[in-house]
Amino acid sequence: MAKYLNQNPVLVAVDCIIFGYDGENLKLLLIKRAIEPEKNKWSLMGGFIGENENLDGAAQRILLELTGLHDVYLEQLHAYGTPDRDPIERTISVAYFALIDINKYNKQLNDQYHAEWFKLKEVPKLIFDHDRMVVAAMNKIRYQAALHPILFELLPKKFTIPQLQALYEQVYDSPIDNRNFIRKITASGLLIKQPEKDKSSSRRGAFYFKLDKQKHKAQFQSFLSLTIKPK
Amino acid sequence: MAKYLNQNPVLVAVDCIIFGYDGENLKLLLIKRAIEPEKNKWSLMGGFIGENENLDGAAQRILLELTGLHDVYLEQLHAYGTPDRDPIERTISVAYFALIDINKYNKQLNDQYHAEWFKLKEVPKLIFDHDRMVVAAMNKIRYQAALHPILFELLPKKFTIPQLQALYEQVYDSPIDNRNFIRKITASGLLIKQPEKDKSSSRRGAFYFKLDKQKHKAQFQSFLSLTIKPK
DNA sequence: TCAAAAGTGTTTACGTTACACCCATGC
DNA sequence: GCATGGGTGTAACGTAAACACTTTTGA
Repeated sequence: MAKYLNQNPVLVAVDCIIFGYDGENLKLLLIKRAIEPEKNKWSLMGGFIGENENLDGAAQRILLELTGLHDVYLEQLHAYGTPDRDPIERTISVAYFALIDINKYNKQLNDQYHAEWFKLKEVPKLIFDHDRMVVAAMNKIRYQAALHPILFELLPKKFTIPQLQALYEQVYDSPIDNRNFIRKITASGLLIKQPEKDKSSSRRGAFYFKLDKQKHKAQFQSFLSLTIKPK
Repeated sequence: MAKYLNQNPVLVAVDCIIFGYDGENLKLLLIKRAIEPEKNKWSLMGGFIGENENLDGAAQRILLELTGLHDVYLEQLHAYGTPDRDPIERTISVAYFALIDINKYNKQLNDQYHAEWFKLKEVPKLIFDHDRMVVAAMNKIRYQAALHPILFELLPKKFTIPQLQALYEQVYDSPIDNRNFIRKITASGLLIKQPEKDKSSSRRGAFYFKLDKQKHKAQFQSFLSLTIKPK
C-alpha cells in the first residue's frame, strides 16, 4: 500500500528515569553516555524504538538491558519533541519512569554502561533535556504516590514500617508524624505483618511486613491519600 | 555532523481529543478522515508533526486549523506506538486533549473537515486506536478535574452555577447535591459574582459568575477536591 | 542503666455528607 | 396563583492532625 506523502520521518527514542530506594535514600540510576555527542556525560538510560516494538516494550527492553530486571513498575511520563533537543538528528523522546527495588538490581548489575546510583539531591547535570525529565518524573511520582500505593514498588518484598515512612519522607521531602502514618498505613489493609523483625537498624527491631498483593491490585485505582497532600 | 546509524525513523503524529460543552451536554469534536485508509470514517483530528514544530506546537496548530481557536487548554495525554496502529506506515501518535468553549467554536466554524460534535455517549466507532485515546482522555479529565479546576475551560467567560454543576455531573456521570456543590465552589473563592442573571433556563434566573483568573492560576497547582472522588 | 528506635491512644479541628425548605419570576 | 428552577442552613459523621509516653533490647 502507498505511504503517506511528503512527511518527514524522525527518530523515536525512549528514555527511562529509574528510581531506586536503598532503605535510606531515594536514588536515580544514571549512565555515562557511550556515543557522541555528549559522550561520557551523565545521561538517562535510553534507546531508539525497535521496528517491532511498541513504546512500553521498548522501555521494558531498555530497563532489562541496564538492570537485568523484568516485571518492573514502568509508567509513561511524557513525550518530548522540541526540534533541536538532540543536536544530531531530530528525535522525539518518550520518557518513562521506573520504580525498582535497588537491592534486586545490585544482584544483577550490568556494568557495561558505567551506571551509577545518585542520591536525588546530588544528581549531576544531564545531557539534552534529561534534567527536565527528571523534574517531571519526580513531580509525577509525588502526584501518583499521594493517590495510589506505588511506592511499595521501591521496597523489597519484606520491609519495615520505618523504612516505608522514610521513603515517603524522601519523596515528599518533609517529615511525617509516625503515629498518624502507622494508623493510615495499617487502616489501608495493604500490609501483612510478618513474625520476624529487622534488627539491623535498632536494638528493639522493627517487624517486617509484606504487601497484600490482592488488595494492592484491588485498591490501586481507588484514590487514596496515603500521606501529605502535596502543595 | 554525523547522524545516528542503523536506526529507522518513523512518522510522528499528534491526535487531539477535543471536548466541548454547550451548557447541556459534554461533547467530542470528530472529523471525517479525508485520506485513505479509512477515508470518510470518523476520526480524531490529527496531523503529522512539522519540521520546526515541537509537540505542543503541532497540537496547537491542528486545533487552530480545525476550530480557528488560539489559546486553548491543551494537555498531553499519552504517546501511542503499537507497530501496526496505522496500517499504512509506522506512526507514533502523541495524543492531546483539548477543552474548549463550544460556543466560541461555533462562531469560527471551519467546515473543510466535515467536523461534527457528538455527545459523549453517542460517539461512533473511530479509526485505528482512537477509541482507546478517547477513553484515556475521559479518564484523565476525571482525574484532573477532581484535583484541579480545569473544567472552567469548557465554559464561556460568564456562566451560572447550575451550568457548572451540570458540567461536573456530565463529567462524572453522576448527580451532585447542589447545596454542597455551591458551598464548595464558593468556598474555593474562584468565582466572582456578576450583577446580571441568565434567564434563559428558568423564570427566576441564575446569576452569572466569572472566574477569578488570578486565583485560578494561583490555586491550579494546589490539589483541590472539587467534586466527588472518582472511585 | 541508658541510649535509641519502635510502637501505641486520645483529643480536637476540619471538611464532607445528608437532608428540606423558601425564593423569585413568568406565565 | 402556581409551576419551575435557584438558592440557602444545619446537624451528624468521619477523616486528618496534633500531641507524649512506654516498650524493647543491646551495649
